[in-house]
Amino acid sequence: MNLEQVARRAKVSTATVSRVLNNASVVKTSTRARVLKAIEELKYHPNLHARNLAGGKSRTIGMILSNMENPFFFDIYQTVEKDAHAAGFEVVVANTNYRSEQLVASIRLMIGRRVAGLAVVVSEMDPALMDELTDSKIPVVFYDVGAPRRNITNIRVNYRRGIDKIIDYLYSLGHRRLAFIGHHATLGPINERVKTVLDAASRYPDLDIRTAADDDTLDGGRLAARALLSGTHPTAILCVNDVMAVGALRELRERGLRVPQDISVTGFDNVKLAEFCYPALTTVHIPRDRIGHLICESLLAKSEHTEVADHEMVIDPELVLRDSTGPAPAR
Amino acid sequence: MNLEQVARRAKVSTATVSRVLNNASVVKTSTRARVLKAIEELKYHPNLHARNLAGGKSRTIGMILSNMENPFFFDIYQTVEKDAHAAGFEVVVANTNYRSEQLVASIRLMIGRRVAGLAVVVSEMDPALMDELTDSKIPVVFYDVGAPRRNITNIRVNYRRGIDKIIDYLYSLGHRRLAFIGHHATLGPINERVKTVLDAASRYPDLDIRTAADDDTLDGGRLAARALLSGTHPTAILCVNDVMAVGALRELRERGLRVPQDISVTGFDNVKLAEFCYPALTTVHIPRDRIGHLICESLLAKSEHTEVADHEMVIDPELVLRDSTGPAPAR
DNA sequence: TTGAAAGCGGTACCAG
DNA sequence: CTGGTACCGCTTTCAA
Repeated sequence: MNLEQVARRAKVSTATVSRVLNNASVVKTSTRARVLKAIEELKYHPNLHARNLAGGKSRTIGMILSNMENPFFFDIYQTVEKDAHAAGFEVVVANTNYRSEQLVASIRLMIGRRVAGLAVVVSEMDPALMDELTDSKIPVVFYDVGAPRRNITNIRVNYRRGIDKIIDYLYSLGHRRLAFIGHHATLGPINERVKTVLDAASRYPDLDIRTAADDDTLDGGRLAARALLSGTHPTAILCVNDVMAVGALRELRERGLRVPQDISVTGFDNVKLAEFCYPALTTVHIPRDRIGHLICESLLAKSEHTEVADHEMVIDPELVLRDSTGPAPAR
Repeated sequence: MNLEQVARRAKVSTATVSRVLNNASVVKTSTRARVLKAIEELKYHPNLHARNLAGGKSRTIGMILSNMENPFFFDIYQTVEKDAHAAGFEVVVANTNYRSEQLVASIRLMIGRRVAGLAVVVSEMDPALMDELTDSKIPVVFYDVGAPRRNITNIRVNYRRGIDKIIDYLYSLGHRRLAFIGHHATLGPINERVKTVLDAASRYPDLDIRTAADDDTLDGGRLAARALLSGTHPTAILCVNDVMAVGALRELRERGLRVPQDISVTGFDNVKLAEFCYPALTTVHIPRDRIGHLICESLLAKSEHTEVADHEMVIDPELVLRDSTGPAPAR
């Protein structure tokens, strides 16, 4: 089923059919009606590949995420998609699961699709890939990773500030033995995240801090907590995100450790689940909707050739106090 | 950057470049090397649209879901994608958020993309759309909705059995005043789901049951529970899925109602979160991985023209007992 | 307002 | 083993 068949049935040329499909206003009303009727009768659906090929431009923006299962990433995706739809764009996503080979494959795929713009929201990033992307001429926005370059906008959160706030707060509650739960990610900002935490903690000479890492999942959080609990346990556990914190919560519960009486726990991101788990998590709010808006705005502007400074935007996160933290237990 | 430029640089024809791209074994090693080098140097990425157009076949399968945010849908997506990748296919997803206009748009989009197969895992379904799909000649698999047709496989779960198990169990614990929390979805199996529940409950003449509905989210579950709690409250709340159950749990907690001492709660699906929330949910296990495998298997088989009976597969779910249910409180 | 025809970037068949 | 070339389905001048 193609343009030509529709054209034949409506007794017009393919050019005219194409015009009504793209509602060029030049078509005479009666002609348009005939074409529409033919399309309807033939149940014709234009081939988007052909359309893209001929048109040169793509109307779809790509998005690559480290872990869509984690609401942090998913929320960003949701708002990007909503904004994109509002602007008449489609969104196609790819999940890397923190695997850099998957990142490579996804980026190649997106370039192959000639997307109108690409949002890269991942923790793993290879400089060589950056080049590949830059050379592709595709408008790109990074979240969290990489440095600003030509044609690339960078949005990031000031993690250090967030971590500082958590640690200050915990310290003020009397906690001196801390632990940090991260997730596996050999490259990029996660290790950097660990470093950030260690660094932030080192501001207090009498603060002790250990770390553990596992998958970025509920189970991963649980396992990491388990690893941390052998021997004398910390009085507070900082988690790299809310999902892992909920996982940790379960391990503590099953060991009979009360939160926050026996041990405090903090999350990061402030996803919806942080309010619904028990106890509700003290966490740091990362405005995912704002990040999503920024991403979309930047991408759409670029794809329309509207000039936009390729600046780096940095977001300052806020502490959210709930029920998973309390005074350090007396020893 | 296109085939021709690569061909020119490698001093071969576009046909040859195409051959090495698709590793046709006929190319002489030295020639292949030259081409590969040119590709590398030019950072050439084949245009997938052109490839699809020329090749006619698509190597990507489409997937339409009602609510990717709900792990039930997401888990199915994950396993489909894994299987698809293993078979060399890409997956492109679309989220309808239970909006049937969005379903229409998504289906059109998938047809336009000429996907090699389409998995439709939604609660809302319009018969007219089914025709549109059927006419498109695209291999389709439905989960849960619609009836078997030519070219369409149907996978479904025997909800009635699952509900029966829950109600029997609750009844045996002495519960007589029940409530059911569903989610908004005017069309299709959700209302059908409500009917199923009412029907199952009617087997016990002394069983009283009320219903409430809201969005399929944590907040929705909470709101629905709130609506149910005015006046004399039920002794047990059945939820249409685990996510809404976790939402309900929160409302109960904030009202000072203990689960399961004061009130029992059940979920459905048995997503990971059901184990990690507090208290852990009694629920019904729906094997999402199996569903995902079936979907992919069926789609790939069809797209390879391997003959596969378009049968309807039905899955029998099992009850999973955890901590959110207990004996009905004495009055 | 409409039609003819030249691409868009590949694939695949036919010769050589 | 390699090159020439006719499409794939649609958009977009250019003329009429």
